[in-house]
Amino acid sequence: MTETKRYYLPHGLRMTAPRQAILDVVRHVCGHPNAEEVFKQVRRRLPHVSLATVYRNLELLSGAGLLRQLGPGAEQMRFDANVEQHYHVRCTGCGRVADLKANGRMVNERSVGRLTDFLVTGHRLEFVGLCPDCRRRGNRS
Amino acid sequence: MTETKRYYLPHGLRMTAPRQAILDVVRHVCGHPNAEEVFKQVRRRLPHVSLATVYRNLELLSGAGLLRQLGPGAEQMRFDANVEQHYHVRCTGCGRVADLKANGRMVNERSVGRLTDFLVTGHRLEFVGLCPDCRRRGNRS
DNA sequence: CTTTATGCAAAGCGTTTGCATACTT
DNA sequence: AAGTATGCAAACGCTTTGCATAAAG
Repeated sequence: MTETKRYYLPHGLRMTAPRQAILDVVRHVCGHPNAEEVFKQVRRRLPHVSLATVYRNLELLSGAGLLRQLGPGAEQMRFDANVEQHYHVRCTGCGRVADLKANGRMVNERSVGRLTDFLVTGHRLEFVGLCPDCRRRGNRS
Repeated sequence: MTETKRYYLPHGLRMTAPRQAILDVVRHVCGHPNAEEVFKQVRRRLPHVSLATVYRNLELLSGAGLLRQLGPGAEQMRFDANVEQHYHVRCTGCGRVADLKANGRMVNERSVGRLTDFLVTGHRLEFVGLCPDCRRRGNRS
């Protein structure tokens, strides 16, 4: 964590030391840190920084487009009685989630828009499994 | 909500009235309800059911394979300094998330396994956008 | 001197758990 | 009797917020 590169923010916002540190940490810690991890790392450089500041800035930096949040932004868990493999469209307005019944058919943002009447603005593809370490350790979960 | 269909559970587990109601609700409420919504609906039939029971059973039914959880199972938010469009592999053992730098190349569970040394067991594809209602209402978010 | 940023502590919210009770087998 | 399920209330973990102070424009 010997970073010096500078980042810039929109209009009135200031690139303060905590902010800079937070950005650096997210940039250089591997495995995409969560807030707690960012906090710990930032503290090694700036021991007085509070967890609230970390949260506020992760939010702000994401809003400014300098970071990206992984996992559905502050979403609660939702449930689906259809346990077959299928995909979803999630509404960023109200959180509603709809099924995508694209049986084998090709799915992409355009086709999903046609199929569902959603105004599709993006998609998220995530693979899941066991990382090399957990594999070795025989972590199940 | 005038459901009568019966569902069955593994070994010693019992299909109680709350359990049955919860399953029915998830089956028939559109938009993939969260726990709170399930709770409200279940209460219309069984007014004495507690929120804890709903949570316990959503968990149990998911474990039994009768439901499926949407959104990263109880995951905390994670952050990524790479704001370009790219995909991820998430470890179900330790929660670690790795980038997938498959620039235009075809990605599928097998290729991701080769690329990352993860033991890939599945994937999740989710489109995001505005549902018809929010679209009409001019919901931004 | 107005705006933006911070620390601290408290509150918030979704979720989980301990415990005593009740229902099944 | 042993195992399973429930309600209630308390606890929990992550995140947000109010407020007073500090720093930057």
